[in-house]
Amino acid sequence: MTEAIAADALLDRMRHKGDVMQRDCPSRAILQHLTSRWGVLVMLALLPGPRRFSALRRRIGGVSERMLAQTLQQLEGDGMIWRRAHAVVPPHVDYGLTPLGTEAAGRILGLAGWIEDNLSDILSAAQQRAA
Amino acid sequence: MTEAIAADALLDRMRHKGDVMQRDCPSRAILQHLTSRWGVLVMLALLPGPRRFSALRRRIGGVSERMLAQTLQQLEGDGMIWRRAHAVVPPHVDYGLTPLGTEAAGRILGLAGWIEDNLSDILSAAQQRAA
DNA sequence: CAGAATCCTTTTTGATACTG
DNA sequence: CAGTATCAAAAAGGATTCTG
Repeated sequence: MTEAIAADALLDRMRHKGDVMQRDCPSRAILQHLTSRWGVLVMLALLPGPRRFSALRRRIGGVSERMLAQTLQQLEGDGMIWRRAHAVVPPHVDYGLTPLGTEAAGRILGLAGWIEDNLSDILSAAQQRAA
Repeated sequence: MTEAIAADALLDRMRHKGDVMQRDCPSRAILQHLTSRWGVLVMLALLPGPRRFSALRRRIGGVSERMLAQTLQQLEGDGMIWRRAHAVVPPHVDYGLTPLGTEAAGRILGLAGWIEDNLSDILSAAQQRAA
């Protein structure tokens, strides 16, 4: 485990502060938005670069227009993504990660990527248990 | 950004596979459990070491018994945590991270820790936008 | 095209009470 | 203590329609 040192440091800090564990800590709300069902996928989808609304919708399997719009607004409100609307007809709007959002997306990718990399291990561990 | 290289590698792989983006990919389900409202907090709460049910309940502000039990079962089903029940009265049950769960929790801590570390930046960015 | 608005269905969640 | 059962409330999600 290469990130053991970093984890320990963070862990130590959390042991003393433990903000997220408090029900009304603002960090929990941010975490919540970022880890929401579609929030995670939106962040990942934007990592390669800015995308248009419809491109995001195609890329993220299963999102409805409603949920995508809602999620984008929420993340924009948190300062994780920006939105740029071109005043043309038909409308053209694209979204991208802010510097802050890029950092967050990196961490999300850290988790999502790990899952994908270890999917077979995870699934077999889960299956063993089911037996 | 120190993890730029790792992120690029993962990103590249995702660009070609992009499993999570597919609505029926099993990795999305795992991700979903891990990033669920209480799942994240349970994983973080177990990172320092095994804990009893009631200890977890106290530590995680706002969970109901029901949600905690449900979340624990789900994560246990995914092979992320183990459960050990001592046959005594009154009952004594504790939970801990499996090796797999420990790795996952590390990634989650990566995100949660980043949020806590940058909370003031995040909140001010969000506020600016609201103005 | 990018959404806002509306309506309706499905999940999730929280209290509360009950049990081994 | 560590849950399960039940019920009611709330939130999330989906489908459809409409507009600049």
